Amino acid sequence: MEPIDDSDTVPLSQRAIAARPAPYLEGLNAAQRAAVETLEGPVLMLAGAGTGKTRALTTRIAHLLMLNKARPGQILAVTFTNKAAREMKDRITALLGETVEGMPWLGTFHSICVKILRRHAELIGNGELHLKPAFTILDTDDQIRLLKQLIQAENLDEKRWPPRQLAHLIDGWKNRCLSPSNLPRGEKAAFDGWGGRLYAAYQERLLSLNAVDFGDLLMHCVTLFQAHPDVLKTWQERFRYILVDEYQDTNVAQYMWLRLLAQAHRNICCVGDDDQSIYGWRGAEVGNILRFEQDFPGAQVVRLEQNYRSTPQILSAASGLIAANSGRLGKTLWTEAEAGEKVRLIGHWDSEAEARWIGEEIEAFQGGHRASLGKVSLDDIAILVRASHQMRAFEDRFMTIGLPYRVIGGPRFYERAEIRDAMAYFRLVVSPSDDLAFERIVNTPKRGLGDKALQTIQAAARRHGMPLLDGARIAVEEGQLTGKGLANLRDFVASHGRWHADALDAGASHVELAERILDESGYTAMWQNDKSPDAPGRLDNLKELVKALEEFDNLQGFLEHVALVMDRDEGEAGEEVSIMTLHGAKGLEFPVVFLPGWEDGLFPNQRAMDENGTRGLEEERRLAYVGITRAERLAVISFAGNRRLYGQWQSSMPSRFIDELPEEYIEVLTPPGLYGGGYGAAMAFAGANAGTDMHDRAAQADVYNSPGWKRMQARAAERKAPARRAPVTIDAEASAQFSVGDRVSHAKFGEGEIIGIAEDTLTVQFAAGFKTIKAAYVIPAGSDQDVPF
DNA sequence: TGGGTTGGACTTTTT
DNA sequence: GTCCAACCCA
Repeated sequence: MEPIDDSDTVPLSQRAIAARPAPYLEGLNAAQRAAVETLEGPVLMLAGAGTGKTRALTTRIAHLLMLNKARPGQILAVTFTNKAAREMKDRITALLGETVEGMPWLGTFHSICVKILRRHAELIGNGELHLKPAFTILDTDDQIRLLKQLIQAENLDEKRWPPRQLAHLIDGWKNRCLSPSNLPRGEKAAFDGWGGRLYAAYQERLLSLNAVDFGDLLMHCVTLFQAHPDVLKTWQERFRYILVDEYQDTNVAQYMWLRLLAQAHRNICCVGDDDQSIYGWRGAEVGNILRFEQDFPGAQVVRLEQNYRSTPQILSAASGLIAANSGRLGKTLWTEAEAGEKVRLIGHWDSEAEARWIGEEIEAFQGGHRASLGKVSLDDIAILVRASHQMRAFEDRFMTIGLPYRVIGGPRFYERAEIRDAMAYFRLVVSPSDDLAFERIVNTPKRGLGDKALQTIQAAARRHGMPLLDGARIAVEEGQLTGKGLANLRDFVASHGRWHADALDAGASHVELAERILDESGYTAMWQNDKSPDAPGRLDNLKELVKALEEFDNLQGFLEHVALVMDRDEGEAGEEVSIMTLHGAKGLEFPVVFLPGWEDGLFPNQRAMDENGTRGLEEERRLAYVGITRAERLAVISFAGNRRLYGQWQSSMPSRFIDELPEEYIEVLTPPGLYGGGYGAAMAFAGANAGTDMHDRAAQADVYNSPGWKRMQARAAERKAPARRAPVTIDAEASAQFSVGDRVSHAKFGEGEIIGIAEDTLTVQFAAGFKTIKAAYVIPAGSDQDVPF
């Protein structure tokens, strides 16, 4: 792998600029330079992991501004996450100094769509109803509650028609810009024939609530552009230059949106890496990046291939793995870094041993016992898991040994119940017609207003064609409620009136108002009286919420911010190991990365493969690629022979991805606690790696005395016959691992053939006649497992 | 109405 | 094994 010769790849026209490089261009490599300086026309920046993509992107924006190609307001730069948007802003500021005004159109797809939609809200609707500029943005929770109501309204059984599933379906449609009216006939019939109808009802309902969900933000924006060419034209003309981050993650709606906006000036620069597309399950279309050159004729493709993050060993291992995928654009990552450590591979008896071992390794790093890497701080270490349930084992273990850790991901700040409750209070105060907010908090804290009371309120509201809050007032006035409920609701309505008046008073402090709302409503008291261990944390969150309010002029502005932008505060609290999912790790890097749980079924994930076949498997492989390429200096892959899943112990095979790692970049470690160790264990792993017969090798080396390993070997031998099988349970009740016709061994009866299976009981034809025995007392014939008695 | 109990689900989750 | 939601009884 030779470094690229600069002079050959920089076009002549740009060498003139190169002669007197602006300071912000210094230090860019040739490819990055090309990506920054190719300003006109469509550009696809294929940026491999760790190749300085963000730097190229931000420098490109700085360059546009420095050359006066566009004013900040004429550049559209879209990202997927608020974090990415923030980082870009910060870096542009750093490049240009304080002199340049902010970039109003640098943000997430969603936040930019909101800005556009607010200006044209009235144009979104169905003739009778249309959106108003102050529309609210519903999150997933609200969405599901709404769908549930609609399903109930059709008298459908929620068991058979789960709201979550419908939400998923609708999201999928919106991701493809399919509104109820242009939904293909076949799709309408989804959800047992009710899909199209419920979707239409849902959109109607959203409109009447003056609300949109996340998917609508994109879809409405595209519809707006398509239906109103004049509106589209003004936006097309405004955005002279368009930049898109993580293009491989765009869905159809985002793609359409970009194409529409880019039509006028055609200056669109998309940055992405097809090998890091891991959000297919959320509607992302790798096809968008693969098709870029066809979609935008005359596109120039710039490949960023010099990696500044990882060692050659890590890069080679990752490259070897991803090579197994088909239909890639193809990149060859290279680096000038020193060879470094091979990627380590280790197997463990079970998930607890795996967690224990990783804990010990981390302590060894801390104690400086891994000298080859120099000093490694806990902040430098990450554990990346496939599924969040894997985190438990590490949390338990690290808690026990007192190793500081932080879990990244998990519920976001604004998804927490207490935050959503508080927000619902604020929402109702700002917009008294927000029925969803009303429903959420009318009985939180408990006011003795249950289903019955709510129905009364709803009936009153419907009778007068008014929002629920007014319905509540009427129900109180007309005395339709009794006892405690009546008194409490009267209080609630009265309090709301005061809060609402205060919210309209520009002179009053909205922070104080927020505090008063939470106090007077009894919401704070509810948590103060709560004895559960997480109550204090929730009160802290509420404090944090109120504190965050200080940065805004009013409640209204704050509400928008929280709906779209507010991240969880990942506060720095000393040195901690990071635990997160592989998805959560995208875009991050750590000197040392542990990748546990590389077992078939878990990773690659069985469901991903079942539901999406090869496509699913390839996405899993890309996830593995993302995982390995997060490591700067050391990656440690591990797997466990047994893992507890849903309370059941399951045994599993090492991941097929392990077989795909190129051997020369892998160092196989011997797990502690395996007798003999050394050569034998290494041979067994090497055998797994090369796909050779582990059984014979292990027998030769005579090191496998541990029952778990024997079971694993037995499975390995078995896999030669029916390809691979899903992990099977090893407990007594697990007759699932046998099928009729299998040969099995029994301690007393010898070898026989299974002629029947009922639950955990097998009927086996032995030489001595047929017997009915528990599955736990036999093993597959020919395996060297110990025969149980 | 509310709280306790039971039944079913359970991969990932940028907005 | 654990979490949430629906259901049932006081």
